[in-house]
Amino acid sequence: MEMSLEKQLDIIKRGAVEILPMDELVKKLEKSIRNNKPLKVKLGLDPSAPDIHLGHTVVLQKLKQFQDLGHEIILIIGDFTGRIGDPTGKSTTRKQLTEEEINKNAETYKKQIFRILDPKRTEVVYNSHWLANFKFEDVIRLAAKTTVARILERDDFKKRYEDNQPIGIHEFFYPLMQGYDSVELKADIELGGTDQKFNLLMGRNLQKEYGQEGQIALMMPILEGLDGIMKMSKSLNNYIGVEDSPKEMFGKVMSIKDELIIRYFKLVTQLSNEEINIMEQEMTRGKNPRDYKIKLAKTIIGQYHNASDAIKAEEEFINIFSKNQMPENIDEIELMVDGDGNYWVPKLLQILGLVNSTSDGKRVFDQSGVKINGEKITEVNIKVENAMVIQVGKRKFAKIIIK
RNA sequence: GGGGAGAUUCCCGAGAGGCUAAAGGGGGCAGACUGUAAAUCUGUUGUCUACGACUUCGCAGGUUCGAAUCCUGCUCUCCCCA
Repeated sequence: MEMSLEKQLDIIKRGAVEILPMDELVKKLEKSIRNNKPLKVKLGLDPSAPDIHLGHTVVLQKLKQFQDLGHEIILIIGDFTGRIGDPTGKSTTRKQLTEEEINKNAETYKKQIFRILDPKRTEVVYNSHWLANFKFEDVIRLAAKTTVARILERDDFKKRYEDNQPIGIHEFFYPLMQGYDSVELKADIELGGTDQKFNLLMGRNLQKEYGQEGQIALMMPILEGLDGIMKMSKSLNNYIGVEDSPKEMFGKVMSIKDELIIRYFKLVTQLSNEEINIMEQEMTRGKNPRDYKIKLAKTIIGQYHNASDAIKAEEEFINIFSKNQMPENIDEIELMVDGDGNYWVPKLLQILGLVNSTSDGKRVFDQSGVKINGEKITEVNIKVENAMVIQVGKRKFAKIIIK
């Protein structure tokens, strides 16, 4: 199981933005090989947003690699921090989660994470186990291990401070709590995105304060979302979830900007660097990026679903967007028809859930974005018929079932 | 404890008594085009029983024929001094 130092380093380094400090990682690995003792690799998870998306998988893939190298993987569910609520930015305090919600989220998390990691060899722990027992005295002792100036070095604190945005005192405790997790677990390595640098190093410092060997901080890049600018996140709605349907995944991948294709290949697939380089060269030589995007979509769907789903998704995509046909499976919506079955289209669209309001529906209609059975309509009042397919824009469909 | 500044629509940000459902940008949606739900261009972007009506500028009152704009109180945020 144990690979040579060189090989391990090769795998560990791949894709990582920064490893701090590198020489200590080498030492830890040497020791691990010598004593045949796996390293403890830690990753913290926030239980408030239980939908894992490709952005998270960048780090998870790395964790998987450690796992395959025979090291010990520990996932920390940050239920304690989640219970307190983290008011990031603005005045919108994040709602506090109940124990029940957290447990539910944690279960969802595990299910999704185990699409990547091996459940049998992954330890999952909750940080409330130790943090919930902290006395005020313990809190003070922990807080005394750092200074305000140091905390304000953290990027987002610094920005908010400079932009005159509010920062709650309790927010200062987040890095401390996360860092303490490392102390509790005696972690050897902690993974995170580059935005976690401060927190990871805080863990290292705290471990030393508590007389332990400091952990290694390994940072992976932050994946941009579908817009290509902001980081992928659920709240920005620019994400591809690992539980998205093949159809959704396909469409979403096709909507990324062409410039992002290679980066996605590198960060969220297991294709070799050689393969990726070849594609990059072919594109610069003028090959259609669309075809590589299709390959990317199929690769991703293959990872989270399977190859035949990927092919189906591709066919459907081509039918709808290239050939302008209707999809095979359209959501059927039951409609209680009163009287003669005549409807004002904006209202109908709203009832069917294709638009948010009748005003919205009117706008879409005015911009000739409504089709019935594939034909653009120009009449605002229509008579509904059973099995009629109403379409808004290119991708919203509903089949009416009259009750 | 004292003194200043501020809160505007999904977000950022103009507006300083009627011409304001509120400039501009971002985002969203639709259309055109296309090699893609890329890029580009155009339109649109409070709600409704829809050529009209109703509700929105932190919250609650008040002045006025008329308030996002003026007054009072409250809530929240930031800065400076101590």
